[in-house]
Amino acid sequence: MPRSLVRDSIESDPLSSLPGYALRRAANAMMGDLAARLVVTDLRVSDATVLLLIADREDMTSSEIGKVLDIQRANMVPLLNRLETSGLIRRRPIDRKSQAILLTDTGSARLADVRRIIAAFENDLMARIPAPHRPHFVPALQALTD
Amino acid sequence: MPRSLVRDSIESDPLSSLPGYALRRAANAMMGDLAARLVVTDLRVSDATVLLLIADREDMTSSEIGKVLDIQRANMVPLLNRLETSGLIRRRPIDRKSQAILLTDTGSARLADVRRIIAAFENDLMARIPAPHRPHFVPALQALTD
DNA sequence: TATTGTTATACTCTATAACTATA
DNA sequence: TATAGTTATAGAGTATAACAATA
Repeated sequence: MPRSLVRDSIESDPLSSLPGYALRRAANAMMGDLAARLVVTDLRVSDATVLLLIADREDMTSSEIGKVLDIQRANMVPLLNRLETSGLIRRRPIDRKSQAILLTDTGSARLADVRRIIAAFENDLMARIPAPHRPHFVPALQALTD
Repeated sequence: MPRSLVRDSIESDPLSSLPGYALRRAANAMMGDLAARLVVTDLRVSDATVLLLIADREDMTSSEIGKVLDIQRANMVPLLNRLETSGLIRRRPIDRKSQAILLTDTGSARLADVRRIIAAFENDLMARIPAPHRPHFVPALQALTD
């Protein structure tokens, strides 16, 4: 790499070599991309994530979904209400306190679209990473999340 | 890796092997960590980033800072007002339209604290990544940001 | 004409505290 | 006592449109 290119990249963004900063920038860029791709499904990234999580399950409560996805109980309420209003999920009582969150048929159909979009997104994402770095990417990220 | 561990990790978070999801989770966790470390400086992550960027420069305008950091012009206004009110930056007219954003002495002193905290943060972050993955981390992220 | 700085506004995401009802 | 679901609310971050003044 020519010295001038190093200088240019340093001058255009002197923080880009900081791991935390690079991580934030990459995540923002990729989530912006994903959100744009999901517009056609009328779903937000968190919505799509919930649908993916409850697929093929009939036993997850709102609290459990929140624990897995790092979304607080209180913030699950508007999210699930939105999905229920859209007819994508329904609630089935487990006891008089808890409810299972289930996909409706409409939800399953929408999930099929989501799966296609996510697959293309994940594929494009990995394709942007130079091959030698690729196998290290997800393991490194997982190590940061615990 | 024993099959039971694979099953456990899949059951506890079946999405963790998706690169985009892993990226989002890692970035959220790390930025939460950094924000907590910066509490003692009374700065937000974006505030600290701006201070780092304008250090040793006397020529950056609000618009230019925003372009580098991916913060829109309109959103720079409250950010810089906050830093100015705290006495960390000041504005020097370049012409009758543009102003350079400069660190004050107070800002330089605060930046020294920020640098120490960021250095420890970046160090701890990289330390959490297993050594074989470590050199691939920042290059992979940079490839995603363009 | 394009750009700088700004105002106003709205939406999303996230965080906390508190309440009710039930396990 | 602890947990599930909820309400209300506030703080951040982000996005758009529009405006005046100046390059």
